Amino acid sequence: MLKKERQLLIMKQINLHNRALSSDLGIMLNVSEDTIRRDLNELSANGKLVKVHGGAISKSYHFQHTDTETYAIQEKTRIAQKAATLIRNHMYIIIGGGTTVSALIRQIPTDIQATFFTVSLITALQLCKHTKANVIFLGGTIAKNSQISTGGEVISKLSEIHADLCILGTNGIHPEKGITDSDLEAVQVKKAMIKAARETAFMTISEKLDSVERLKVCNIDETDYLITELTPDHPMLKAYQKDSLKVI
Amino acid sequence: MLKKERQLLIMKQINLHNRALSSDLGIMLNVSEDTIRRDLNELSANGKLVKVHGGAISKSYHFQHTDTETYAIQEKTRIAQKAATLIRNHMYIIIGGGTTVSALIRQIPTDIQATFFTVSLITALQLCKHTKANVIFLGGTIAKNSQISTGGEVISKLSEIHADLCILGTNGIHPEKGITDSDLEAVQVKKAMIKAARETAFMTISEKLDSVERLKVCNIDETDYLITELTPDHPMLKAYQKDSLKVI
DNA sequence: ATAAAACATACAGAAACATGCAACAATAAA
DNA sequence: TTTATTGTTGCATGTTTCTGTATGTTTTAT
Repeated sequence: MLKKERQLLIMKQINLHNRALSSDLGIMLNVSEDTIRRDLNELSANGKLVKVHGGAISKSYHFQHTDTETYAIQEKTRIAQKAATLIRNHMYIIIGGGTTVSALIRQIPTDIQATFFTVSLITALQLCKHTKANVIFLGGTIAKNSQISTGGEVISKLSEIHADLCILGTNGIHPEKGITDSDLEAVQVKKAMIKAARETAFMTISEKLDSVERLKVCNIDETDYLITELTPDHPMLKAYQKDSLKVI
Repeated sequence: MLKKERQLLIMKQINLHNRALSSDLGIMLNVSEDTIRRDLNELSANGKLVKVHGGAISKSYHFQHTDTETYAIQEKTRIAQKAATLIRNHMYIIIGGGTTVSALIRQIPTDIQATFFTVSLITALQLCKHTKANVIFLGGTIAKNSQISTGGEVISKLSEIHADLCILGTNGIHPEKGITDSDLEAVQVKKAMIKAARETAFMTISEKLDSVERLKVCNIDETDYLITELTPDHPMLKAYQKDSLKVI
């Protein structure tokens, strides 16, 4: 049996069943498991499959999120770096959706041992890379535009959760008008998310500061952290500097 | 024996069997392995075959399985076209995940007015394109590899649903051993999905017919439709032709 | 917390490899 | 015909690749 031939058979197995165990492949191809492991490493290095503990899975099963076209990606990455410091092992975290949250997840170490609750399909998919994390999706009716789950089901499930931290992106934020949004369903879910966590962190690019949308999510004094790409002492953030709010 | 003649015989072997060992060729053509090696290098340089350690393989064989993204895409599209005819407006449909289901969703008209229940993040995302559809995601703990939600929560939610149709892809299917899979959590969810629907349709590429995985999902007679890329009267499908099962 | 499985690494023998060289044959030029 | 040239082949050589095993570590599951 040629090595290449063996690797083609492994690929066929992966493509057919989406997954394969090293032990099974070893028996099937009549070689040692170490040889299979070497093959899998090689195929993985060539991007033909994704290696996992015990075997390999199909690459098409793996979702990769491209960040190239994200608006203000540099600012959002800066925000994400700061926000990531709030997340520590063994925490229970409620996390939202959107491009800023997406940037945040990329900054979270992939070996984090935390429990994440989310209603965002994209967020959940991204968190699949974090092998040691516990990812819980709160089901419900999927809102097509925002790709998040909504409805009474979600709200009631959230009411049963007592998380350490809730991290959300924002659409509008204003010193007096508070956090605002334009999507009714999203607002209802966000309210429930905030209520379900001990502390809440909002991330926003400075461009959104002092802007107001139609629907209110919560007041500024109901939030605990505000994270922007600016340094905390920046003049634009002065109006948000209150005792109850930590500007990062 | 002329060199040219020998190389033609080598090519014949490669085209016939997709592979050949240097040692075999040496014995067969009664020349030293070094000569064979020189021939293979020459043929490889001319792009007639792909030289590998120990021999050579056919060029077509070489590229056939490297394209992981689109494995058997034609077959799967054909299956999807047939499966899509089962889906009609106002139906309640439980739908799984995987590449075949993904192909199916692409064949479903985007203005379908049906209600879809799913546990697959990718499936839910894809269904967001169907503006008039009602997409319900059944939440739970997300299994990292398969990117579906699992756990008691999902099972219990499914038990409350009475859908018209359940559509799933398969990993293993066998006339006696039934539908089988390799992932325990996925199996539990699939069982519940089948139970929650009046009828069940399984999609599979013919390559998977008669294959068996470790864990059983259900018997063949518990399913209502079997959809492959073959015509229903194909010999490979004979063993699956039972009164209770419509082969499409 | 513990045991089992999977893992990475290093090593060794075997097989396959490239290279240079000599022998030989076929061909071309003298 | 003889000689020179070229091409092919087998063999000796040292090198590389492949694979199984042994070792200790990491990861997973219980």
